[in-house]
Amino acid sequence: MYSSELIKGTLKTIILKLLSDSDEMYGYELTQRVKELTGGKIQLTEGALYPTLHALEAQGVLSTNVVNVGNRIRKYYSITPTGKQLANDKVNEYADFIHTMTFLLGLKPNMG
Amino acid sequence: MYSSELIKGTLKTIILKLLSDSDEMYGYELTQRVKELTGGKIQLTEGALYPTLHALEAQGVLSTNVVNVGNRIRKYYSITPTGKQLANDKVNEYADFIHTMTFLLGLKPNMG
DNA sequence: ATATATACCTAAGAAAATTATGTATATAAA
DNA sequence: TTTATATACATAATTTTCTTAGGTATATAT
Repeated sequence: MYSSELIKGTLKTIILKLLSDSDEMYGYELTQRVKELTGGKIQLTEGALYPTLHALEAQGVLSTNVVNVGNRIRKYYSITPTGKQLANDKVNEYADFIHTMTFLLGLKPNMG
Repeated sequence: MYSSELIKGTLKTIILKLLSDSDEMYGYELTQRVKELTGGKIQLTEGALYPTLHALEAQGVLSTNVVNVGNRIRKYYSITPTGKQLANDKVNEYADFIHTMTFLLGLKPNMG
């Protein structure tokens, strides 16, 4: 796990990117997918995730589809056309930012 | 300029890295150096910078040296041995984080 | 029975930033 | 000469974003 301050500001970008590459995903699924893809290094907390999903929906970049699975509720989120554009912009901006930080911190362009 | 949320959580790392590579720097100098190195893409705001410098000093990772330049005050910061270690840790953690985010967002390992 | 996993949610508080404001000197431009 | 910009420090109110903690409920494994 990274120190919490590092992850700040990346939540929306992560959500939008994953939903951009998938037909639809529900909240809990997003937490599991991120955990899996990052080997547990990034773990989305529910207290941050759900309010952000609600905000993105209110903003019109996500739409929802509530489904009953057995007796449990599951709320699927899918990205809207506006959202897809925003996802692209955010990912591109982040790529640029990474490039800038890599230079500023004197890191090798492709270490890892 | 990047959207403000992106830069969040990187301030301490940037300060520690620059002071790690320099004998001493003062606050205003840090803002100018970062602006210069990033082509204006990252601009440290004084409201964020000064409180953070004070906190890092209180934490023992920075030490200060106040100098009179003409009739103006200038407060030089230099990094302590503890600070040098912290700078290293933070930069390494950020390098790892960049690697993880690059994969998560599906970016090329070295685009730019 | 109990713990863990799934699955949603909100609210109080903390952390970290922005924005605004204040003080003061030096210098360049109008 | 007065006005704007640059230098140089600082704090305070507010906003944003996240953590921590709590709540509800079902399913499954121990």
